[in-house]
Amino acid sequence: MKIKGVLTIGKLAREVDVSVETIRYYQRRGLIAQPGKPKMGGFRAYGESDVVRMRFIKRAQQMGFSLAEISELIVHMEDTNCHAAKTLAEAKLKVIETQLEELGRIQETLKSLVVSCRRDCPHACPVLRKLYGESLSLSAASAEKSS
Amino acid sequence: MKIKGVLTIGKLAREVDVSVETIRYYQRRGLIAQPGKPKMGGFRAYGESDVVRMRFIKRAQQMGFSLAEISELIVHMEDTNCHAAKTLAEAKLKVIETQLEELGRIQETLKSLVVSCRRDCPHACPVLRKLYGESLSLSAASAEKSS
DNA sequence: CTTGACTCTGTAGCAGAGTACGGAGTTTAG
DNA sequence: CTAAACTCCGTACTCTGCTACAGAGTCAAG
Repeated sequence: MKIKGVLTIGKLAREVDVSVETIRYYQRRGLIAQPGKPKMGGFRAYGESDVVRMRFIKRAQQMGFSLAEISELIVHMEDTNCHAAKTLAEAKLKVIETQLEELGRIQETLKSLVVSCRRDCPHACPVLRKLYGESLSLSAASAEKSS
Repeated sequence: MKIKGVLTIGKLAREVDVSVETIRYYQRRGLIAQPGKPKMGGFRAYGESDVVRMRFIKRAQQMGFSLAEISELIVHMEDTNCHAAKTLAEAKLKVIETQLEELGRIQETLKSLVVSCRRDCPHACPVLRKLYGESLSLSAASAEKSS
């Protein structure tokens, strides 16, 4: 049990593998609470719940949620009904799926670019030529614009 | 025959579907040249090559290249050997492939989150619970950190 | 010839997610 | 006890890719 119930901000940072500045930044954004300053000197004390909250934020970020969206999630954390959270997750899933499709197309195009340059191309690299000229799966229809 | 050999910046912008400001921004970044100001009054004149260059930039952006990388590509455009361009394209392809993998994993996780919330969940939404707690495909092994 | 649309130029701002820094005060290891 | 390491706090800066604006000049239609 590494976490002894009381952490300084630096230890919390190390525990969850972010910088101290990032934690303060999240505090400024209201994503995590700033512990009260102990009346009798010393540093602000963080605990288990802060670790959990930070991990929640990191996990949600990995899922593609922005900090603004994570705020939303946090707001709805106490809801007796989880409609809001589900809606957010569904929306995010759709975004991710769209991105997957786009990236897949880009991947195909890039692959074709790279293989078109198998050997040393003495002049005018096909990679650049293909990015430069028309065609290339993307815009196969904008070729002839003669003046 | 839209392109008549001479365009103003506004017409170029419309032709390639970006804003005038974007073109100027690219000029500032050195991605496209700024035509000389005609000695005898008038506006700077753009031509076919600017249209081509702008389309190149847009296409490269769609492929996931940043403006900095596109500068690189442009620098190597005159190379007699296209090693540099190919290397850039390969690197980008790798990045895209990594992103595809990551997004795929995220998609799976999000899907499982969403379906876990099929019905109205009276208290404590499973979506949030799962983002909150450990496990969940991502970090199934970070639970027990005994000191 | 006037009016409205456009261009030119420089500078400033936005969004998102931090990062950096300066000058305190505090804590802790040696 | 002292020096290093850390915290606190506010403000300012970074990066990327634009976008906005002000105050000129210029051009084209009616």
